[in-house]
Amino acid sequence: MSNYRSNEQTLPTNIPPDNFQLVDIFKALANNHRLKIYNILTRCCTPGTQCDSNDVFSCCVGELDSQLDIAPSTLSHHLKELNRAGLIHMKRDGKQVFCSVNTDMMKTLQHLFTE
Amino acid sequence: MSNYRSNEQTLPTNIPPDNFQLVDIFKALANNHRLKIYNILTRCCTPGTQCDSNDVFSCCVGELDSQLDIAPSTLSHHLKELNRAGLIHMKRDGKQVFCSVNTDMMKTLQHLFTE
DNA sequence: TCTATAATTCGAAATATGTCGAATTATAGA
DNA sequence: TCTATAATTCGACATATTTCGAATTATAGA
Repeated sequence: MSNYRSNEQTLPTNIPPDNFQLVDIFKALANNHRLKIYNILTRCCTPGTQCDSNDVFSCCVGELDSQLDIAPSTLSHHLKELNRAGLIHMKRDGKQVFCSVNTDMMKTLQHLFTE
Repeated sequence: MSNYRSNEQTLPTNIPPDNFQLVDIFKALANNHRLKIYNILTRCCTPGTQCDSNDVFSCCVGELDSQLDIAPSTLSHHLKELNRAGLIHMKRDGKQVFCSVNTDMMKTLQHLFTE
């Protein structure tokens, strides 16, 4: 892929994202399933579970899959997009991959419309 | 078009947008040209002009066209998308159509990532 | 090492989006 | 009314995105 770009490393910093990065971010959120994934990860607690609000909520791919009614390969694709845009982190632990929101990026987005 | 939806009337209110509306909003911003249009309208002043910050900056379609290097029909299409998502207002005055940001929607977006 | 589970990559198909030029509509002014 | 300007609609085409199932990779445990 010749024009592959990722915000995963280039963002976040103190520098606000440029237009290219922003388009990527909005593109990542401009899909029903991806927005739902992001919302799930943003809620710090799932119903019926304890929530330590100091920790960032983290959820494995399989758990997300059970809430979404899409094929695993499709979910994998969507997670890659969210990750590429810098919106979420992904970290393998054994057989599972855990996802969590990138709180720095969240802060960046908070400032976006506020300035 | 059977599943045409517009946020132009249904938003903004005090009620936060639902996921469908949000996807529409992000979709509208998830394009190079449309984001640039939105940025132009968000800046209250164009270089070399006076700015009364109490007024919302307004710009006619032709003026936007001169800054964008796309066909008028393409610009028209993009403006329709931004308008449909509820991000901008459009108002004809004589031969020209003036565009401006929907400040209520802007406020809604400010609160989105903040809650 | 072999097996089962978790997740990803790949390739193909269907759908959606971005773009243009030509034709059309809306308006102001001669 | 006729003409020129501003903008939109329409139809066509190219490109991008979404989705799936099949095959593959990564890992833990027997």
